[in-house]
Amino acid sequence: MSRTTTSPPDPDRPPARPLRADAERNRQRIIAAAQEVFASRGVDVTLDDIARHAGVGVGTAYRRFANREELIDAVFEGALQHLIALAEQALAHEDPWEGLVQLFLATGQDFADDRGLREVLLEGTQGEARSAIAGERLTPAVSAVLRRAQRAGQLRDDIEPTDFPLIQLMLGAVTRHSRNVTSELWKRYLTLILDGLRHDRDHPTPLPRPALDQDEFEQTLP
Amino acid sequence: MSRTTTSPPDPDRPPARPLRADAERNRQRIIAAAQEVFASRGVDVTLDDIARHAGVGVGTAYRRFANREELIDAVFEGALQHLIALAEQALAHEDPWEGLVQLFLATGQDFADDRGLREVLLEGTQGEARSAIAGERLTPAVSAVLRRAQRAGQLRDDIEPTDFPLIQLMLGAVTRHSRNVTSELWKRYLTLILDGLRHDRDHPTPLPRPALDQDEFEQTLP
DNA sequence: ACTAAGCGGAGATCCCATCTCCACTTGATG
DNA sequence: CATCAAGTGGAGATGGGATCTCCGCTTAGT
Repeated sequence: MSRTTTSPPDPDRPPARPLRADAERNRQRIIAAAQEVFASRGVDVTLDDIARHAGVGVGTAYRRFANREELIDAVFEGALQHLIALAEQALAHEDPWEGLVQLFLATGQDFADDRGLREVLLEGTQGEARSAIAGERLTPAVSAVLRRAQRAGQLRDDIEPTDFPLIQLMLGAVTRHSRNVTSELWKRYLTLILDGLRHDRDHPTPLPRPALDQDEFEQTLP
Repeated sequence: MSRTTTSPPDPDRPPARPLRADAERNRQRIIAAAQEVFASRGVDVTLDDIARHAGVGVGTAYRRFANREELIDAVFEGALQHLIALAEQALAHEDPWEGLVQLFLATGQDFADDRGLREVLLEGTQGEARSAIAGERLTPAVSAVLRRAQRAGQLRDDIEPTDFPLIQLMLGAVTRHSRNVTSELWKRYLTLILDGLRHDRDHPTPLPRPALDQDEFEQTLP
């Protein structure tokens, strides 16, 4: 990671004078547009699409962001910080298990709302190094939440930190597949998985949203 | 579905004389090659790739299969029948719960081994109608296995037939993401989910293969 | 009012998958 | 064995779609 919103010192290229006011305004518009387009259609959209959505010419987009990578970094830095904040909030919850559930729910919601975020942080589609770095920044906070719930005897002991992103990946697969029909279906499977994660339980926790019926299931396909 | 290996009566087109021996041999070679290529690289490969892998010219491939759809049908009919057979075997298992576990494991293995099968039957990527039809043929057998385990009080009551493919979809996401590093990781999450599916349990079932460590996790990304 | 910075977007350039075409080879048949 | 319809290979035509450039025009800044 480098090249975030505020450019780091870069010895070889000229001092980079500040942008003209309108240019800076356009830059922000492009980032905002990219955020929206990535969220709904994934990071694999053309810069032309983003430019059109931002109401600027393609040339402008290419002048500001030589490649899509820079744009992706600029867009997802905020989302990553939000995820870290969620983990810290979870740790502050008085009940360790409830905090963990909160974390799964809130993080899951972020991923459910943003296809680009899933692709970049979970699926690693073309995300390469980025997801690794994001993972490194997230792991400490997430680990703390998990370990606390384990120490409280609520979370099974054989869960490891890397299970967290993989569970989110599974939930993301449900979302990707069903978002057009029922946007909440992933919560059903999260409830199921949480019942698997508890250290012990007498009876199943009721599942939300009684599954897809056969017709709905077929609608998820195209 | 139509146009499987043995072509059904098709009133409008000429009686379709039998292929010459070498042509028929090539046809089979192409199907076999497609099976392998779909399994390892997904159905979204070019006919050129398949032809090369089969050791025939592109022209030959296009002469036999006007579009990739026909080829996909020819290739996956067998896999679908295998899945149905698995469900029937599961139903024959003496213990309903063990039968269910068998079904999840055996089906999961089929999907883990064949990326094309996942794409066509689970992800519905370009699979459109095909997955719906496959679903219709699979649902009865799967439902029977689920209901039997529910009647035995072993499977929680709020599970529905459509949960089955969605759970497989989740496991498929794990496989897709981790196959290069650990091909068995999906079983870990299946165990976890099965612990969520049990009607009641005192303690967690030990999870196989102690998760990815951080290094391995990072390797799953590219 | 002047000028450097920025803009738009048509179109040049690339890349890649699909599919055709025809000179050549081969299996079937008498 | 001779004949020829059936089949073959694979170079290249076609089309589509993404990336990125270029330059005449507009605008912010002083």
